[in-house]
Amino acid sequence: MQAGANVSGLVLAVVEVAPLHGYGIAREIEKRSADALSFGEGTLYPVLKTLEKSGLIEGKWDTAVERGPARKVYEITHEGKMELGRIRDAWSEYSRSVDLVLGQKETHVKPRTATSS
Amino acid sequence: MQAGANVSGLVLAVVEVAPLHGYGIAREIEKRSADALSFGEGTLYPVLKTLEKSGLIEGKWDTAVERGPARKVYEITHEGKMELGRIRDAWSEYSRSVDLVLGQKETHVKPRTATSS
DNA sequence: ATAGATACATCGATAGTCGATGTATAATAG
DNA sequence: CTATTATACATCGACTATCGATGTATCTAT
Repeated sequence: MQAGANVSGLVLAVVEVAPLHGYGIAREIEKRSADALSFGEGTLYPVLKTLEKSGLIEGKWDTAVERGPARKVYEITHEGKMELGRIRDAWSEYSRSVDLVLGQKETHVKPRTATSS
Repeated sequence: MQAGANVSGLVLAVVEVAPLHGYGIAREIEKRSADALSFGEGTLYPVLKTLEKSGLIEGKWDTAVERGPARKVYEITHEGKMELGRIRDAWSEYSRSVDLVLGQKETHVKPRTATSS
């Protein structure tokens, strides 16, 4: 079956734009998805380790941080960009296929009643 | 995070159209998705059991079958239809959200020019 | 006979995610 | 001065979904 984008893809997509630290990556994903996508730190940090071990991102401790706890900033590698491309393609096909089977009729627009607002 | 459609949703969507037996459901999903979605029988049959135990589908042995091995035909229940609706909605939002995060190649917010419209 | 499609089912392994817990720093509230 | 909240890292056990292999059985075609 091999599902969709998973957390790895989302992380790669975020760090593709600019290097960022773990906590910030999680916040950015929530922000971009209007809080529809979020996950705990028990998911995030293991994923970051795996991605780094696979050579898709590179992390280094931010020495310039003055306020608050230390940050580890992750940068996407060339390999990571290639992989992100594959993930985007796979997601695209998967998403389209699920729509086909699920019969994703256009999400019926809720008729707006004249109440309130 | 709670991902997208999963096998349960696909199965429900197929039996929503017409009652069908397990093996046929698997073939139908492959057909509808042009072979992009498929899964082994080690996934299929446990899912059918779970769906039945949850009251979302109802299975009975096909007595009218004359050729080949016995078939167990599954029909969607009222509960199943309701659940399928929720699954479609959830998939719709999930899919849209992943697109937002993943497809973020250009993040540039368009500066609003004073001349628009 | 043998292979392949149909059709059911179970079992152990694995991978992805969740929830809880722990450490530490800094700012703000009481 | 203490408690709480936000930031920021990390690990651990548990659970669930899915995969791959295996098994039984029927029927058709070679």
